[in-house]
Parts: sequence; C-alpha cells; structure tokens
Amino acid sequence: MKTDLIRELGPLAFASRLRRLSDQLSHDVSMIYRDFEADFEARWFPVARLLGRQSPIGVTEIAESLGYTHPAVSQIAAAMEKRGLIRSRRDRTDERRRLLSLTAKGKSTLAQIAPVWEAVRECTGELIRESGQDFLQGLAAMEESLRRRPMAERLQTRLDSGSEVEIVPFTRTLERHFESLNREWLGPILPLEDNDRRILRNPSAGIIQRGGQILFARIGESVVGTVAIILQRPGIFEIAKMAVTTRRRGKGIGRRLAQAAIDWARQSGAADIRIATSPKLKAALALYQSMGFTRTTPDPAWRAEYQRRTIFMTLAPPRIQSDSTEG
Amino acid sequence: MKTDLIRELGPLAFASRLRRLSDQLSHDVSMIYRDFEADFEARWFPVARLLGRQSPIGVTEIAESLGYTHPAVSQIAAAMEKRGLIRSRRDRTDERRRLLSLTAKGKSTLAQIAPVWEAVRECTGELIRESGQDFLQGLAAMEESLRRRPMAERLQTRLDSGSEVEIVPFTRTLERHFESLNREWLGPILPLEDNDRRILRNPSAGIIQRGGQILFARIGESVVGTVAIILQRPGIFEIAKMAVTTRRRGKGIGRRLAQAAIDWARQSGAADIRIATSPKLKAALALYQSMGFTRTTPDPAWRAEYQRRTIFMTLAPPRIQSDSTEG
DNA sequence: CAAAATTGCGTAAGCACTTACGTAATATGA
DNA sequence: TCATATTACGTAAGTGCTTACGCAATTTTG
Repeated sequence: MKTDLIRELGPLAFASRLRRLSDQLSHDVSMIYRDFEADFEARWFPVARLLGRQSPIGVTEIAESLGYTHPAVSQIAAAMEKRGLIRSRRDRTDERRRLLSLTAKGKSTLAQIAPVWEAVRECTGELIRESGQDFLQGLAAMEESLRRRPMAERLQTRLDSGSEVEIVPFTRTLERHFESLNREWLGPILPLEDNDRRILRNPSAGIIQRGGQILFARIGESVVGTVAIILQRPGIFEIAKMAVTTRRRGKGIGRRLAQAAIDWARQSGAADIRIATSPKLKAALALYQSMGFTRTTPDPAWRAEYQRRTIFMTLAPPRIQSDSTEG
Repeated sequence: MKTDLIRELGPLAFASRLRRLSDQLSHDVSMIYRDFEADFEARWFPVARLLGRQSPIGVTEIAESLGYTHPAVSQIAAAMEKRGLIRSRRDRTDERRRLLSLTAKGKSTLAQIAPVWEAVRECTGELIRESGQDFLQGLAAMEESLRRRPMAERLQTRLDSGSEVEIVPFTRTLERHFESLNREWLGPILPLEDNDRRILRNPSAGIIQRGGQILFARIGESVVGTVAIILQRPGIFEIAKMAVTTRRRGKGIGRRLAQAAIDWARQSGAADIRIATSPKLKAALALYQSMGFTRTTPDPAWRAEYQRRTIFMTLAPPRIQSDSTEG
C-alpha cells in the first residue's frame, strides 16, 4: 500500500480524515441495522430516541436538540412516517407546527433494535478507548473552540496579519465588488428595492458620473468593504450603501470607511452630510451616532426615496464635534 | 439553546459528530479559498499537492495515495483539467492509464494559494492543540484499530455473543435467504449462469422437490450461511451453493455447514458425495480437502453441467478417514 | 389593527464523497 | 495462444447531510 498522503499532510487534511472515519463508522453501523432485518435505518436513531423520551415534539425542536438542520429532520420524519414508525398531527394552538410521536410499531421497533444500539455504544466506546486519548473530551473541546471562534475567522485573521486595511477610491476593476458586498450584507436583512438594484448594477452611472464617489476597503488583495457618497444637490452629500463583508466585522472597518466618506465629502465642499438607514441595522446606527450623526426630519425629496420606517440622520458640522459650546 | 442530544448520546452519535465537525471545517476552508479569488477549490488541494511533488501519475495511484476512491479523483481531475490546472496524456506503455500532471498555470495557482494552506495548517494545528489531547495521534490510532478490526465485525461479534451457530433444514420462511446469501457470496467472484439463476430463484422446485435438501446456518435471528445437497441420481448427492455471509467468515461456519451436509447425505443413503467448485475459491477448496474430498474425473453428465475450469471432487467413504489400512 | 416581520415547515437542489456498473486495454493460464 | 481474468478508468446514481427558497400561520410594530 502507498503512503497515505492524507495522513502525511496532517492538519491540512484533517477534515477529510474526520469525514472518512465518520463515513466508515456510519456505513458499518447501517450494514448491521440492515441485516438485523428491522425496517429501520441507523440514521433515524437519534430522532427515534428523542421521541422515545419526549413527545409529541415539533420538527424544528428536534432539529435543535440534535444539532441538525430542520430539513434533515423533516426528511427523516417523512421516511419514518411512511414506515409507520411515527405519527404526526398539527398543533392545535399553532397550526404551523407538526407534532411528532412514536406509534406503537415505532416503540416496539425501538425496543427490538435495542441490542443493536447497545452494541454500537459498547463498540464505539471500545474504539475510543483504543485511541489512547480522551477522544470525546477532545472532540467536545474542539466543538467548543469552534463555537467561540469559527475556523473561517481564524483563517481570515491569520491571512490578514501583516496587511493593513486601506481605503481606496473607485476604479473600474473594483466596480463589481460594490454589488457583491452590498448583496452579501443587505440581502438577508432587507429585501432590495428596484431603486437599489439599479444603483448596485451600475454604480458608475448612478453615483460616480453624478459627482459622487465610491470608496473601497481592502486588506491585501481582497476587497472587504465599500461605501458610496452620493451627490444629492450641490453641497449636499448622502452616505449610503455601506457594507463590510461578514467575516471582517468588528474590526473597525466600517468606522474607517465612514470616516473616509465624511472626509471625501468635506473635501468636495459638503455643507450637509446625510445618511438614511434602516432601524434594523442597529450596529450601523450606533456607529453613525458615535460619529456625530443625529436624527433629523428629511426634506420631502429625500423622504420620498425611502420606505416609511427609514431613519434619517445628518452630521453636525466639524467645529462642534470635540467641543460642546453652542451658538 | 436546547441540550445537544447528540452530545448526550455520546458514543452512539460519534459518527455524526465527526461528520459535523468535518463539514464545518471544510465549509469554512472552502469559503476562504473562494474569496481568495483563486479559481481553486479546497478539496482539490490534496490532488494538486500530490501532483506537485510527484508527476506524472495515474488516477488510481492518486486515489490510493489519498485514500479516496478512484471516481473521486476522476471527478476532481476533470474539474481541474477544465480550469486548465492539470493536463493529462495516455500512458504509452499502458493505454488504459491517464497520466496527470500540473500545467504551468496549475503550478502558479498552487504557489498563489500557498499562504492559504499555510494558514489552514496553522489554524488547524491550533484547533487541535486547543482540544487538549493528542488528537492526531488518537485519530491515527483509531484508524489503525479500525483497519485491524472494522466496526462491522466488532458489532457482529458482540451481537452474536451468547447465541450459538445452529444448522437448520429448509423451510419456506428461510427460502429467500438461499438466493441472497449466494448472490452476496458469488456475485462479485463469478458471473452467475442461467442455470444458477434458475436454481437460486426457486430452490424448492430445483432441489427440495427432487429429493435434495437445503441447510441454513443461523446465529440468533440472523441467517448467516447456507448449503444445498442435490440428489443427482439415486445414491449420488452433490453438495453445492455453499455460502457464508461476508462478515462471519473464518468462524468455522462453512465447515459446520459442510459437515451437516455430509451427515444429511449419508443419512439419506449416499453412496457417493460430490462437489464441483471453481479453482478461484481457494478457501473453499482447502476446506473440502481438509474434510476428505479428493479431486476426481467427473462422469460426462456431471461434467456437462459446469464450465471447463471447474474442479470436481468426491468424498472417500467414512471407514478410511481415521485409519489408513488399505484393502 | 393592519402592514410587516418572524417562525415552522416543506421541497428542491447542491455537495463531496461513495457504490455500482460498464468498457477497453493488459495480464494470465491451461 | 486464445479465451478468461484483471486492471484502469469513466459515468451514473446514491447518500446523508446541507443551503436556498417559498408558503402559511403567528407575532410584532408603528
């Protein structure tokens, strides 16, 4: 047999090794279930077991308890219901929910396969002991580590180290990032309006050519954030479409973008710098406030561009920022 | 958040946890690759790396080195070739083989993503250290344990313990096992002939109703082996279609079946007990020899039933088994 | 108290592998 | 030496999850 490169690659192929091990184990367990003749699949076990101790219970609840996604449970439940192992009925007090419980057949099947899962428990335990480590303990620790700090974030930080965030103005090559960053950011939170779509698709025409600017934040080669400064009327600039890619949140990139946008607007002779934002974007709201923006009543033209719930803000002029002496 | 039952189930859901961890890690790594902008997928890495150090090299060889199946490599190679990262040509000395190697673009891409896999190595290492165990060591030990003794076998043994092997005669309920056991056993080794198919499909008509017998080996509830005794002509029995399910090999079940078949034939007045077998089935051959069967020249009728390469054997009569005094 | 957001669930499609199977080229063996 | 294995490889389909998305029912909110 050849050298197993995966092994040699060590940490690099760690995920593959875990997957292989998992596949091997579940394959073998399935085989045993299969020739135990019970019309029961190994992967149903966690659901069955849960229903055995707590029922009736809804699909999403099961998913949470097991750490699966709800479609997984939905699929397993469908299969089990077809075999007559579980039964379901709608929750009277909440018609969306489907409450699952074991049927008599389900209970007896569960009892019938009890020896199998007893064997699985013992053999897995034996295997784990043979590893010579406290493997379950280690596994739990790793899961916890990842929960605290996901792999993506770790990798990101490490790849970023050495490269500083820099803010650069619009270029043709950067243009496409404006749309993708905004979609990534806004997509799941707010449905885009037609107006938004048009601007995102062609920011050059909608913003740059009308005397505005688009700034980008980059770390090394990757573009991680963007902000638009739109010239509404001479001397009046609106800061809009600010977005920072998910994995770089909380590193002050938003603040740096906002500051750069303000600076650019002032240098372009801004008498008024405005922002319109959704009340949902709490973090952004807090950021703007901390930078000196205050809520205001929009003029009708501006008001008309946005939905009812929008929050409108303007920036107080620079002289009163550090000093609170008023007129 | 609800109690994570998977955790609570401990060893029982061990495989699921491994899978989840693996999925999480590879998902995150893929994301990073994706926004590193290189047209490169994380899962190609092992193949690329291998080609980087050793090329050209065939698909199957790669699969063996990585511990994947060859279709996996075939698919990855197809994708990489489409992106122009690798190139392939047929092996002149063996036109079946396709030799793969990195293109210039492939090499430069590999160099370009070097920082990413360096980060992956470091972060994974960090994660593993955070587990507080020698996780890689434990993983290797577990892989080795499983290689020595696969999970299926462990489970089987444990489920069998307490139940003895018993040999039982044909019943209608057992009938279907005759076909499935023989298919499991013979399928991958010998292509079935029409003759075989007919007998397997309806053993009752082909064997029992013609004065033969079919015996089954059971352990507890499961049927793990079978053998047929066919009445060829009065006083002449052929032992055939002996099969033991894969995971119970090497436990003397074959021998017990063969012995039971011989006993049954003798009690039914056998003057001649015969076996026809393929030279491929070394283990069976050795078994028959050890039980006293010796090679013989078949009579024409018997000869005609089998392929050219078949080995024909008969059993010497019982009286000369333990004592070698000759007439 | 409506409009809007959220929630519970199902279906479809994707993912990264696997098994199953077929074909052509090479090796084997009476 | 020629039929019979075996091997290298590809394609198709399966597996057991996931993400993406959509529809109702319920809850929240201005």
